[in-house]
Amino acid sequence: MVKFYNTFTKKKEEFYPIEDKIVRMYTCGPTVYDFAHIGNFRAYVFEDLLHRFLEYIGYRVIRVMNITDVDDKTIKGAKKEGISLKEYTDRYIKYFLEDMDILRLKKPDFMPRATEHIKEMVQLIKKLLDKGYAYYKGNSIYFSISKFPNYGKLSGIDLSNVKIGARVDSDEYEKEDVRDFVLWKEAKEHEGVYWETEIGRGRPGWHIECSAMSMKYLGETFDIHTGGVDNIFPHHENEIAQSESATGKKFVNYWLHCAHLLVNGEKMSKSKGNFYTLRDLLSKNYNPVAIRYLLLSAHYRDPLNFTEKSLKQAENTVKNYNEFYQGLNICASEKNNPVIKQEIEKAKKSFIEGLSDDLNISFSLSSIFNFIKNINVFFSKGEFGKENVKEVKDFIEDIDRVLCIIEKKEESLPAEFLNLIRKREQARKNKDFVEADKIRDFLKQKGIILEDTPYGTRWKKIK
RNA sequence: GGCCUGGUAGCCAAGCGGGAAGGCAGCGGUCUGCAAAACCGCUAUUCGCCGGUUCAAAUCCGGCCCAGGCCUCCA
Repeated sequence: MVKFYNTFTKKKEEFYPIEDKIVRMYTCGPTVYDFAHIGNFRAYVFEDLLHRFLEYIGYRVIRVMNITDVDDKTIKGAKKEGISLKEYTDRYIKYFLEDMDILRLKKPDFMPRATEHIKEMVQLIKKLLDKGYAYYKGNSIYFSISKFPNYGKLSGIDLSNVKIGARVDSDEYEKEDVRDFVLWKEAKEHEGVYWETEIGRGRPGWHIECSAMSMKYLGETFDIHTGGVDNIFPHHENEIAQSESATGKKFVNYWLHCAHLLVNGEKMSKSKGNFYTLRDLLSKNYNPVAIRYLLLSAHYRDPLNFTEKSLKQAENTVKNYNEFYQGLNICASEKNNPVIKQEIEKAKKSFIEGLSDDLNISFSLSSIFNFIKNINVFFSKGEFGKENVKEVKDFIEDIDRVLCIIEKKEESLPAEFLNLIRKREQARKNKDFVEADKIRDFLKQKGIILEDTPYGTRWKKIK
């Protein structure tokens, strides 16, 4: 049984999708005006874990991640460089997709761009106008929150506490209620970005794209909607209001939000200059898999404090984990140990148990590390056969469908080095340790570490 | 000011009423020709602080301190 903490009910709930064995899931994606930073990626890694885990336990996941390619920041950025909006956003979309690959993030089934769904947004806004939930002020269109009694339920916000008139755009027309939000923005000549539509000349507000695109690909009611906690209000609150007003149906069954990433204990912000992009870290030679591991290894609803020290720790963990995985091959014994299979079953059960409990990854990881410890005991005692190697490798690869932290190195050595290793083994048999150590030292200088095991000598390259 | 999280060893991090998981780092040992790897042991009489409830609290309640989030665009 899988449980998730649902922001809407503020409780951990058993998870049942609408359609048996199929999960429809929407994850708020990037606004493509710059490189994404690791804070953004924390959310995407969390969503990736959710996606992969649901598939691991047998669900078919249909996932949508939107790309916001029209808003104030993208328009401003394109204008500043004197290029078209499309040219500008295409560039950052490309970078984003590259970053996703580097962090081994699974591609959602759909990554719709807002600018390619103007028609759907217009239809939705029209519906809201027809039903009386939206109104024109000038040529802009607003959603009237007073018409939606449940407004504020997701965020638990008390509307009377929302600061009134905190920000008034000079060219924004008077809204009926300052807390109303914009669905459609009247074209501004200086922006030069607008669409001629039946509801007027303009561009969409931010919130409407997620409602229009999620419902297009997932239906009017779907299972899971995710994002960072900062999306709860007003973004997701507004999505619920406009979607449910338009359809008269429940929009989303489970809302999952991840906490923020801190950098050195502080909020990440441009003014402090304390944010990292993925590229910043890669240029410092950090292992991208370790970045993934670090973002993955803390519970998604707890704030995660990112430091380079913790990243180095993550690198060591990932390295040890992979050395375990890669080092199994050496074993060539025919003697099979039947206990290994039981260990695998035990570990797999705990692994699933942890993640089933609102993605308690720490619990799952501890079961895997305990498993590795147990396997190492059998391995170093020589109670481990060729068949066991396959079983254990298969298991590590199996859970890697969720974790994605193994590195399959198809490394080889030049024949001369392999000959040296054979020569050294012969020397050791002859008790010629001077010669043996000479060869070992030589190879070490070449970046090759030798390890003698009960099954023979194995080698690995220094990173 | 209102609402909401979190504070567990040197660092990261589970546990959320009755034995303080796991990872990283460090030290000692076993194994080894020597190493490496692995394993074993040690490193929190104690879980931000102060009270309270209870036979029993890191876990529940109250107060306080610290950090962070939302209330305005933000993963």
